[in-house]
Amino acid sequence: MIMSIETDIKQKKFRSPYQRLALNLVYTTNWLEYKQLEIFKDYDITSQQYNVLRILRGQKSVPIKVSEITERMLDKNSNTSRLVDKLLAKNLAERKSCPNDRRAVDVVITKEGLELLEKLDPFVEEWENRFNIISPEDAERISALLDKLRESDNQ
Amino acid sequence: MIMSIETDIKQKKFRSPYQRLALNLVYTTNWLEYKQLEIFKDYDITSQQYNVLRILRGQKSVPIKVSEITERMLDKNSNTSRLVDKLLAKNLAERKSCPNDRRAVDVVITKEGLELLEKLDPFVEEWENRFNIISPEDAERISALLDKLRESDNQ
DNA sequence: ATACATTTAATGTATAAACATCTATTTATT
DNA sequence: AATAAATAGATGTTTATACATTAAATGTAT
Repeated sequence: MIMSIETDIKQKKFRSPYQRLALNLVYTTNWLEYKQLEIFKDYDITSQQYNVLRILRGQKSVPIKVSEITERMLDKNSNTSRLVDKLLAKNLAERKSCPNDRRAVDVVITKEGLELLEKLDPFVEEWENRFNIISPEDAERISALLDKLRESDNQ
Repeated sequence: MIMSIETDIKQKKFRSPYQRLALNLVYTTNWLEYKQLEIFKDYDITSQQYNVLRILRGQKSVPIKVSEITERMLDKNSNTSRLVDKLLAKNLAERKSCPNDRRAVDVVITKEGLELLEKLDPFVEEWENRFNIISPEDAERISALLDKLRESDNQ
């Protein structure tokens, strides 16, 4: 039995399909992030820290600057410097001084960081499998529409 | 020129259309919420506080209990008690004792609260107009898919 | 009626987010 | 070369969030 956004936030009707979609996007994404949080909290990291770790793993041990991490973050407003601090304290990442620019700081993932991600992988995959009820074509179409939605910013 | 999620988070490729959609949902919703924040900060309220005010206005001066507000919130984890505190401090809402259940607290929006919402209405409408680039049918279809996505929780 | 459990909202506390400011280094200008 | 501007990242501070606990009122079972 499908619980529509109407029943979930107990709002009987919406002004338009657009208002319905707007609220549904915020509500569903909150819900998705909460589900992620439930996975991560057993391993004592936050979604933001996980996001940084994923970016570091994607680098395959090629160092990446703090500013470049920020550019790749899903939440551009997050304080990457402090996030890296947290990862450092847990031995999940390492700071290296950047020889060609002494302002910059290079970051790499540690063995412990990689191991943590490997432990998390099956849970995150399971989380992602929720999306399988959507056809791949629909998934691509929605992605394209979301891209288009953000387009209104760059002109 | 459309900036795809690939360029926005500088990730060249995704494991599947589902991973792409998952990241796009989080990224786009963050972006949408940030745009909202920019509206609200000029009027010194947060998205959460705005959400409560909208719920209160929807009641049309019929008192609503704190627990009922929580049920209608987009973010169910928010501390409604403290949010109402903030609205109270700014004279945007009022607390009333609930005669038939002395544990409960009834909340109503004030004249000042209604006036603030009226001032915000055109900006929020403008924010919502971003969605007009999507056809109403597509908007409804995406909403239905998001509903379906959350379905996996209740069985 | 009493004891126990549940509900409702408030509060305490630790952590994180938002935003501005600061320091060191690099780049650009004159 | 000397000065000004820009950039990278760290830090300070205020506010919000997450989560647990508390206090009072109500519901339920014996």
